Amino acid sequence: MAISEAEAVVMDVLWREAPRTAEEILAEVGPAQAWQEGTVKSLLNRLLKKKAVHAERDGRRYLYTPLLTREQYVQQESKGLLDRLFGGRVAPLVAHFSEQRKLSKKDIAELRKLLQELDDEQR
Amino acid sequence: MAISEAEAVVMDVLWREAPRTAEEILAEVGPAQAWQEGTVKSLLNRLLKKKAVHAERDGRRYLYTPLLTREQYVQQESKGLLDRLFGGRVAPLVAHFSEQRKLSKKDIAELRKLLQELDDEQR
DNA sequence: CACGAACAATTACGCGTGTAAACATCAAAT
DNA sequence: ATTTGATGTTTACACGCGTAATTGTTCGTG
Repeated sequence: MAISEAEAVVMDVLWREAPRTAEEILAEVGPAQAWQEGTVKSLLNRLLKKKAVHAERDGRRYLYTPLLTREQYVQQESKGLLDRLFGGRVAPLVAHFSEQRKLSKKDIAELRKLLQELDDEQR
Repeated sequence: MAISEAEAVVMDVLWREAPRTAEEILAEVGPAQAWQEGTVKSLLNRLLKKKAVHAERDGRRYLYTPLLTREQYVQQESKGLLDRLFGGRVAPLVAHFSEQRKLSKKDIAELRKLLQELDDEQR
């Protein structure tokens, strides 16, 4: 089962640093999300059920560690979008952003560099 | 309100050709999705409610036309992903696929061409 | 040892979604 | 005019999600 958007917010905290307690997660996410303690606990429990995090008892509380890596998550999400909208091919996606003028100077420079590296690797 | 994945399947049919009747939509989508007539009707009604399609009476049935364009939809979806996962920047996204070896030769060629065109446009 | 504070687990609830059955309508055929 | 077939509309229902209140558990302290 896929992890939801709210759950991803929690994962994000754990990806930045782990292990963490529920309280620490709330502290980091609270301001932006205005969540209650209970909300974070629920999300953590759902993530546990989905095997996306691991919980280790530490005295009276738990320390949570991600099992699903950010790479894996990003992979799933972006592959999904790519397949659904761009026939699984990357170039049309970039072309789309290009048409929308969403490529910054920096993007362009980095893309150029990336292609250069692929080129170097090649020979 | 955003349009859901099942709804997007229906939109896809209409984006390929419109206007269409519910029956035609089912015929095109049925094999792949194994949906019943009622399912398609429900989806069409929800799309109507969301103002994503328009229905025009034609005798005893309706002809459905998309109001939301594919461009708009792709725009929303991909911007969402980009913002959530790559800080809104395109280059990191491409880098991601590159690391995953998901760039085909064709992708690379097309990206190169794209950058070339951006370059030409510049001067 | 009993109690309260700190945590976690369970339960709840409204909403959107996927899927469809049930119901309504209306034109065509008998 | 009545029935029937084609269509659309309404209602349904289980499930995941966002959000949280409620309940359970356990440790430290009086």
